Amino acid sequence: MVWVDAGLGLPSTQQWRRSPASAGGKATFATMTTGSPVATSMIRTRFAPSPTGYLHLGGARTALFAWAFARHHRGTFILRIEDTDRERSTPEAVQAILDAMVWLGLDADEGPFYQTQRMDRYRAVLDDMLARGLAYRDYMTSAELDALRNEQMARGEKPRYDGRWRPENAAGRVPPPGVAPVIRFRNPDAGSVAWDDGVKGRIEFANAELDDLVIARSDGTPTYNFCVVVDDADMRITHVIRGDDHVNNTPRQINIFRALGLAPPAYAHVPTVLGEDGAKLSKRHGAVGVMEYAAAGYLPEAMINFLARIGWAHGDAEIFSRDELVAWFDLDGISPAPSRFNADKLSWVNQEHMKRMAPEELGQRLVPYLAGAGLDPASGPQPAAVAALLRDRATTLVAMADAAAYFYTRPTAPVDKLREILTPSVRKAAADVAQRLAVVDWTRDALAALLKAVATEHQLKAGEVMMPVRWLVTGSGHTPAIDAVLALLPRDEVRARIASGLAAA
RNA sequence: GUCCCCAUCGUCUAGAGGCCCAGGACAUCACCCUUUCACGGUGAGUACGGGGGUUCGAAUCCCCCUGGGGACGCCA
Repeated sequence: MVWVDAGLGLPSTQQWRRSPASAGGKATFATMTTGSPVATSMIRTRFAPSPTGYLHLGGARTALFAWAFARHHRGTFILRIEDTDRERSTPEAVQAILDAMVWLGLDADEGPFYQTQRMDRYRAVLDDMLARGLAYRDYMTSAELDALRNEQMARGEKPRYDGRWRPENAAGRVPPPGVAPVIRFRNPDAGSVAWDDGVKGRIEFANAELDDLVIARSDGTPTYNFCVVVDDADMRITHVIRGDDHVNNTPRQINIFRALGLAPPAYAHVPTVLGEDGAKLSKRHGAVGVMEYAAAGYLPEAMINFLARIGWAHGDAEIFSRDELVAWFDLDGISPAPSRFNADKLSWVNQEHMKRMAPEELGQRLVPYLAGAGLDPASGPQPAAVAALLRDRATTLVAMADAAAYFYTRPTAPVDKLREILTPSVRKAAADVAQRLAVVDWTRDALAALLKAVATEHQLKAGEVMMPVRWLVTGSGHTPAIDAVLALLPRDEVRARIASGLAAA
């Protein structure tokens, strides 16, 4: 909560970190991540989503990387909600993002902070910049601006503001009446801005490519690129880890930092997550919201593992825990190239995590999904025992709950199927099984022995007895070993199912 | 159009000049195990986009081309 107070309390520019004169304000990962334990303990990262919808896979992965980096270096992870676009920001979206962060276990040490609660702070910095000549008012209308852009595009140039209202160009010109001005940052004209990106290496932009960007709209509200700088400075962010769609914003932000006399943080731009077809991830790719995967029965630890694994590698490690990720994570393991989402691999990772989890734990995770499938977990065997049996053949908890139905509710006998397999001799064997089930030891081994003995006595193959029993008891042809299934069901229930199945067919 | 970024099997990747006629994983196929379905085991096919350099030697370094992606808003 420290920074809510600090932000609202309007710390002066003088309280900000000063740019080390000799370093030219440049911060590199080399200098910031390889220092002493003291240096690493000061690492501060942030995740700064704009609440215009649910948290999607790409955003989640970015958040994961920023979080893992902070945790690995024993630093601080901050959550900041960038809601300056009041048109598109909603409280529901904020909640959806928070829910997803909680589900994934990406706990923030500070925040969430809301930009809309820091407006006074931004305004103060804006005034300061105006007063110091770092920014100026621009009275160009949007119509004029559009016309300028079209002209430039037609000429094959990059559309950019021409600086006509810079003080030196507008000398003597009177502001047209009725036009509410925007405030533009006065970008340097010459030279270039460069930084050593934590993922992509050195990136350099010529200042000539950059125009004077709008930092406050005509209604006075500050814009994204400006708020980010003020926030990152106020929150003492040392490492900005964000999506690479922000690469183009970085030189502008660095220029604002420098104009303010501040040292910019180190930047690391993580590549986009693409859909399975290689196109930008969007709704038409199906589930792109993190919480949709929670609903579909994926484990958060599997989601973390999978998300980390696309675009990041630690040798050949495929399956790892959250703790291992934290221990191993660093920026140099991030691939600079965009990568595709892969549902098959996610499923595999999920199953691997289910197989490695303690059955008791897995059972507990399964309970809500049983309920979701309309089953009463109290009406059957311990979920842990069911989970232990089913995890080799279910890829999600939803699939597992579906497959567990016959443990918690009596299946309807598939009469056609039963008639097909219940030949006279098989029928006799099944009846024999039902009868001898009344006295057998109710253990998996004893049950298996009984089934085999009956098969032998009736001169049938083991499968010719087990398969019919499987259909009779579970209503399915695909289940775990039938002796193991029977062992989990009550003796009377099993006998009743066999009896009613035989009667129905 | 302009600027920025990227480029190893179908996919995710290992690889930071010789250990690589390229390793792992998912997916695919085959075989084994087997009480069905799975799981597991074994094996197979499949990649350094193209062209120039540098070097005794390049997947690794440089350049060009091509192909992808991103950005160019009073959105974030």
